[in-house]
Amino acid sequence: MTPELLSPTLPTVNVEVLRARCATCSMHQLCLPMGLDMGDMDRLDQIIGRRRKIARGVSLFRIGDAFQNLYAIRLGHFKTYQINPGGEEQVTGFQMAGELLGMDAISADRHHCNAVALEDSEVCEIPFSSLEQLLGNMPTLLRHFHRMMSQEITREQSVMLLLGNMQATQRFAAFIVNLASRYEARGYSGSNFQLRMSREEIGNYLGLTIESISRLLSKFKKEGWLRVSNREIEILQPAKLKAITAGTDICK
Amino acid sequence: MTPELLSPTLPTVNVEVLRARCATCSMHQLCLPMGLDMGDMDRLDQIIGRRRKIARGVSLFRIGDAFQNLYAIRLGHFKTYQINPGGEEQVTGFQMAGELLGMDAISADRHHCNAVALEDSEVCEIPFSSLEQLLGNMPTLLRHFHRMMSQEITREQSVMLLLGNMQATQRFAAFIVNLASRYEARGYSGSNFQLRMSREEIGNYLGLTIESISRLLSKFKKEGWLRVSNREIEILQPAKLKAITAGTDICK
DNA sequence: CGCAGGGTTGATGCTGCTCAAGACGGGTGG
DNA sequence: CCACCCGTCTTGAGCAGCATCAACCCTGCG
Repeated sequence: MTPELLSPTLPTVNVEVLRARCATCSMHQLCLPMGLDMGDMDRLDQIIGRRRKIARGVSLFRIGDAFQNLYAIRLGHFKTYQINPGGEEQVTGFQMAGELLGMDAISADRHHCNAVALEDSEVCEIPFSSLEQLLGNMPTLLRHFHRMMSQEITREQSVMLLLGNMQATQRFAAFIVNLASRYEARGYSGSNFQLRMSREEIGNYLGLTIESISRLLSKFKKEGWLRVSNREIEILQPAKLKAITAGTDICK
Repeated sequence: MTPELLSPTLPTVNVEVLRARCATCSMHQLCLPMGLDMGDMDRLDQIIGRRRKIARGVSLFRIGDAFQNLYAIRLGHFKTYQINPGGEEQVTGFQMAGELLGMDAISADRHHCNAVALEDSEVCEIPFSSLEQLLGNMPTLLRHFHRMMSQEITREQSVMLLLGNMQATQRFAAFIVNLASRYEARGYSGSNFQLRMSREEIGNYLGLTIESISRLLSKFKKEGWLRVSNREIEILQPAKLKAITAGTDICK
C-alpha cells in the first residue's frame, strides 16, 4: 500500500503496521494502553486484531451479534443506540477516539446495542478472550480496564441524572459542555468544534424532539452563548453554559 | 455470640463466621462467587472483610468517600442516588441481595453516588485491591466480575431507554416488571412482593413526581392489573404489564 | 432545475408538573 | 382507649413545558 512513501534506502517496514501500533497512536494516553510501559504495550499490541475502517453510516456491531471483540476508536465518531420494542431508536451515547465500544456485551455474550459510525472512522479490534487472558498477567492493564468500565457506568449515571431531572435547556447545555470537555481532553479546541450528529440524534439522546433542539440552538445563538452555523459550534460564553448545566443559573 | 447454640459435644465453631461464608450464603449463585469451585470460593472468602449490618436509612457510602471496598448485598435492599448541583437527589438504582454496590467508584477512586439501606440490611465488604489481585489468578472469577460490571452497564442503558422515550404508564409498568423478575430470580414470588421504597423514591427514579406514581398505582388497581395495599403489590395480569412495558400495548 | 434530506419556525394541544387539600395509618402520650 | 400528630399517600384543579403537526427554508446534488 502506498509504496511511493517507502524510500528504497530505508529498511522495508510495513507502513500499515507501523501506523497501527499503540505506541504510535495519538490516543494511547486515553485509551486502553494508558500507563503501560513499552513492554506491556507490545504485548497488548500483539493481541489486537485488525485495524478496521468503518465508513460513515456503517454498523460496527448490531444488537444480538455474538460478542467477540471490544473496539477502541482510533479515529472518528460513533453513536450507540438501542431499539425499543416499538422499533424506535434510543441513542445511548456518542463515542469518540480513545473510547472503548462493546463493554455492554460482556454480560450476555451478545451485543445489546447498535454502534454506527457518524463519519468515516477507524477502530482497533480487541478480541476479548485474548484481552482477558492478558489481564490476568498485567495488573496495570487490569486496573485501567476496570477504570474504563467503571467510567462507562458513571457516564451513564450522569445521563440518567440528565434525563431524570433536568429541563430541556439544562440538558442541552450539559450536552454541549460535555462535548467541549471531551474535545479538550483530546487536545482539540473545546470552544470550536463540529457536531458529528444530526439534530435528530441529539434530540433522541437527550429525550427531546428535533424541533426542541432546533429551538434551543436558536435561543443559545440569540442569547449570544453560542455561534452556530449548521453543525459548526463556537462557544462564546463557556461560563454561562457551565452555570446552566450546574443549575446555578436557572435560565429557561 | 449466641453460645447457647453451640452444643458442647461439637467442635467449637464460630457461628458468625460459619454463617458468613460464601458457600453457605443463599446468594452465592447470583453474587460474585457464581460458578466458582469450593477451593476458589474459599480463596474469595479469605479476602472478604467484615460482614456488616446496615440499619434502615443508614448510608453505606457517600459521594466523595474514598473508594476501598465493593459491597455485596447479603440481605436487604439499597438505593443509590446522586445529588445534582441544585441539591436534589436523583435515584440511579435500587439494589437487592446478590447485587454488587460501588463499581462506579473504581474509575476515580471516589464514590460517585450515595448508597442508603431501604431496610435493615447486611453486606459483605470486599476490599477492591485484594479482589483485583485475586482476579489475576482466578480466570473464572475475573470473567464473572466482568459480567457483573457489564450487567450494570446494560441495566443503566435500559434505564436510559426508559427515561428517554417512554411515557409515564410504560415507565411504571417496566419498573414493576423489572422488580418482579428480580424477585423471581432470587426464588421469591414474582407476583407478590413488597415495595421497599417510597412513592417519592420510585418517582424520582422514573423521572416522575410522587403524584404521578400515586395516580398510576390507582389506575393500575382500577384496571385490575395490580392489587395494591400500601406497599404490598400483587400482580394480577403479568402479561398485560409486560405488553405495556414492551410497548405492544399502547395503553395510557 | 427539481428533488431530497436536514433544519427552522409557528400554532396548538396533551402529558405530566405544581399547588392545594384532605385521607390514611402508625406511633405517641395522656 | 382515645386524641393527636406526623409522615406518607391520594385526589383534584389548573397550568406549563415540550410534543405534535404543519408549513417553509436551506443546501447539496443529480
